[in-house]
Amino acid sequence: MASSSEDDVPLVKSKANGVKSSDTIPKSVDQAMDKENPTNGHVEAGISVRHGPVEEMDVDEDANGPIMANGVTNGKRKARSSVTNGKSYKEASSSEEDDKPLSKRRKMAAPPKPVLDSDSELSDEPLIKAKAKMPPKVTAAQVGEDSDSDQPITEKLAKKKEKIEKAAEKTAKAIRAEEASSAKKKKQKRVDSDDEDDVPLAKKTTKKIAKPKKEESDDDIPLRRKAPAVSAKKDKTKVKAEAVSPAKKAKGKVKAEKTEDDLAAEAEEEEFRWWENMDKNDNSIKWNTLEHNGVVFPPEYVPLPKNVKLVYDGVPISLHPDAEEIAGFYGAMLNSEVNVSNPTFNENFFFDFKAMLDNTGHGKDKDGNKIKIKEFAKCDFKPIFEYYDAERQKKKALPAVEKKALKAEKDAAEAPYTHCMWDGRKQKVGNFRVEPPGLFRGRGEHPKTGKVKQRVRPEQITLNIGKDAKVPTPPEGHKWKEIKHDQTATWLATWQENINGAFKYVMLAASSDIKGQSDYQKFEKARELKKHIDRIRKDYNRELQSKVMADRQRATAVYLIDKFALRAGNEKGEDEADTVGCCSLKYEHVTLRPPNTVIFDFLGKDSIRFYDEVEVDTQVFKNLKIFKKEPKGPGDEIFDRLTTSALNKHLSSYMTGLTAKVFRTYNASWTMSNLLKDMKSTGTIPEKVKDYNDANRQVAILCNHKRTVAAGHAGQIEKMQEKINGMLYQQWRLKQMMIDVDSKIKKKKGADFFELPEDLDEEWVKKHQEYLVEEHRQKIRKKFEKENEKLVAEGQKEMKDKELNDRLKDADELEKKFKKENKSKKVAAEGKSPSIEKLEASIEKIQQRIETSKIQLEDKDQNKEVALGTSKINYIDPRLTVVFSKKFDVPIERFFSKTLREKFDWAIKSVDEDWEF
DNA sequence: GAGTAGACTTAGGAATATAAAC
DNA sequence: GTTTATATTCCTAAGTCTACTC
Repeated sequence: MASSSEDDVPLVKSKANGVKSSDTIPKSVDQAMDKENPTNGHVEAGISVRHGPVEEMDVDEDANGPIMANGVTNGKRKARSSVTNGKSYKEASSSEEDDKPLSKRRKMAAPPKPVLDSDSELSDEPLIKAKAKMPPKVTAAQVGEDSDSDQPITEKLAKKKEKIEKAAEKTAKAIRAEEASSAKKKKQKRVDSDDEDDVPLAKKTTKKIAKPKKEESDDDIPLRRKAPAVSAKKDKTKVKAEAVSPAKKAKGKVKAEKTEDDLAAEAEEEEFRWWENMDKNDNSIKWNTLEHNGVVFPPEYVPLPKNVKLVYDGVPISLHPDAEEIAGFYGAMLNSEVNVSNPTFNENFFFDFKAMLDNTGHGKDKDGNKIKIKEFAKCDFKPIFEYYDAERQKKKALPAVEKKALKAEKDAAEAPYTHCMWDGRKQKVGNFRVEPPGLFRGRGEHPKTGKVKQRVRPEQITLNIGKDAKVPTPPEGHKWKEIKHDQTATWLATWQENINGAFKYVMLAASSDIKGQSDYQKFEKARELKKHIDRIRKDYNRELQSKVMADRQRATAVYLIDKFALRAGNEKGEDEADTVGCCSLKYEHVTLRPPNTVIFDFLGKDSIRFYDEVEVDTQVFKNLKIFKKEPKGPGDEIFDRLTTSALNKHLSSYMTGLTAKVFRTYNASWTMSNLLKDMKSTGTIPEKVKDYNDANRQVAILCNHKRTVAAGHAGQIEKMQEKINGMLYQQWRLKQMMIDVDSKIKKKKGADFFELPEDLDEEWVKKHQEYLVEEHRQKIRKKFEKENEKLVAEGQKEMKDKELNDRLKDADELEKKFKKENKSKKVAAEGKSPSIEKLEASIEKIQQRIETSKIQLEDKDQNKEVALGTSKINYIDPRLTVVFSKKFDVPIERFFSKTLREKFDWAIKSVDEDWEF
């Protein structure tokens, strides 16, 4: 990265080709910042937006691709693997310069700006030296770093890999052999759930680290001590044998008269409880035997009926089926405002559509005359939309029986693909369907949104399957791209999509053992962080004052990640939406308001806005000021001397596997843990659920999990409020009736008790009464009609209108009653032999309903733009929820849906109410 | 050391199923 | 029974991070 020589040619490109900070921070700068008022990049005078160096960048325009709106080129930004179908997309072909080393790419004409005072004693210290001060690393990632060898790392790793693979295969064979010979014995042993039997085969034969059964006690052993990463890596032969022939465990216990489903469910029930014997380190071999049936392809394109056509310039056009299919993609989503009103979406779609038209000879009118489609604006997709919409409606309107039959048919066709056999255990596959072709719906301002996502053919799909398993037959006339037997991978199939070159994978469902294990490890890692967090915080607090710029930036970034749960913020490519995380924050995303308030305003993952005004440590405030210091301006990165790799490398020196992401899990779970711990949830189940959701919401807010407010939300809230008001009125009337029963009650209870509730006034009452009367009338009418229908159906005479009018008198009576009440300010007691006790009981009943409704309303409103699901599914240790459920006696079903209960089966079965995060 | 391919997790919104209200 | 609201599941884009390559 940085070197002292770079300082000689200042303002060389940093990781995002922006302005780069100097290596070190002299005292004078620190002191100056102490005196100065902190700068606000957006508004404060004196900070000009464009400085010399930034202007210099204009030079880059031809050489390094387009200059972004903020004046910064993105020449070096990361892009996903390139795709070789450059035909349709108008990508400015990435510059040849990209291949050149940074130093050669461009030279800044401007002389080095004296950003800092003449360098302090540290100024010339090469970064690499500064880095040497970092704590030693012991992660698996650094396996090849034995400095004592001259052998290239890659070579070493390749050899190691070869060795490991051989050993793994040998072990796998041994296991298979042993499995076969000892299957019977094992079955018997399983029944007795012998501890020893749960020990993975491989572990029995290799040197095993003694491990207590419960993971809680296990926690006390630091991961590193348990099995150093290096040896863990070397020891790939210690196959994950928890997974070895576990299905056998389920057998031998079944009771007689059970249905097949029961048996299957029970077999599933008796799964091996992998979480009781989890090797937290060994991630190398994921399976020994793997059988599956491949993937389900989407149906081939069915051309539109002859009468449904794209209309171009007022003329219905016949298209080649390939072009028509693309027109159909667009036509079918005309109701998707977000997309079809996005110019980029339309532009990209039309570019690809036209390319296909060029290939297929455009269209023909009814007389067979060729029509060239040139302008998007002249295309009318409405007939196509209407056709597809009608199809949708038709499908929706199908009788329930037919719907069911169709579903059953589909389920039957897909049945072979829904599960696989993973080390002999039946496991659910997640996304066994190949993604259908369509238009790419990139989020936010994705430059490729709207492009055509092509149909995936078997020739593009690589399968991963056991060596001994039967390879699924590809669709007729096709073949698979490749068959792999990669035991270190968990995917069953993979292909590369044509838009971004992203790899797509078919993997197991969240409820599978392998995903469960991974989830478990994730939360255990977060719990492990508890033991290191104090030291980490102490260190970064100290390093906030480091003279070495890189270190100070790193410390500041860790502070932000730890405190505000920011994402790491990898570099992004120019072909992606411009979103950021911590390390990629830019000048304009952070505003400083003295004395120590920081305003974050940026688009994060999925282009979701992150806006927060927070108070920070004064040193952090000062640092951010320094990192934003001239000549930096909009477009420049704040942490220009920091990359996520460097950050994670540093973090991993504290704890194996510690990365920025772990902080989010840790902080989310830790927050939830504390909230639940302090909670004295009493009352009804809905109240307890609300308490839980409140805590969940706080975590979701911490993680900035948002959703768009549903259309009609305001109306729904209003409706709920009206309902509550109605109940309040009803309650008030009952109170008035108490006075009617016992006039002394007013004195006894105090006048306040009988006041009209605050939210209601006379005007509202009148309107509500009108509503009630009208409602009553409607009810009478409906009942009358229904009864008449019944009479007709029974062959009897209909009742006459007179009967209806007689019945409607009841509503008139109600109207009169209300009027009288309004006039006399008195409410006569209703019902048979009314008493104070009876009325009080009714009031109390309504009170409870009011409370419940109020809770629901509050819950709904507070949740309107917060998505609770993401944190519940990914960040909050599910065991915390289980503890809450047990401690407060709320069924777990109230928190976890069926799929979540399957996903978190390990959590539900592994803790009691004393468990702590 | 930088760049990136590849594998995996995280994420919001659409589609669908279910429950509640009418 | 039908409509509407809510919950759940599905879908796949968009992140993170490791390991490999140059």
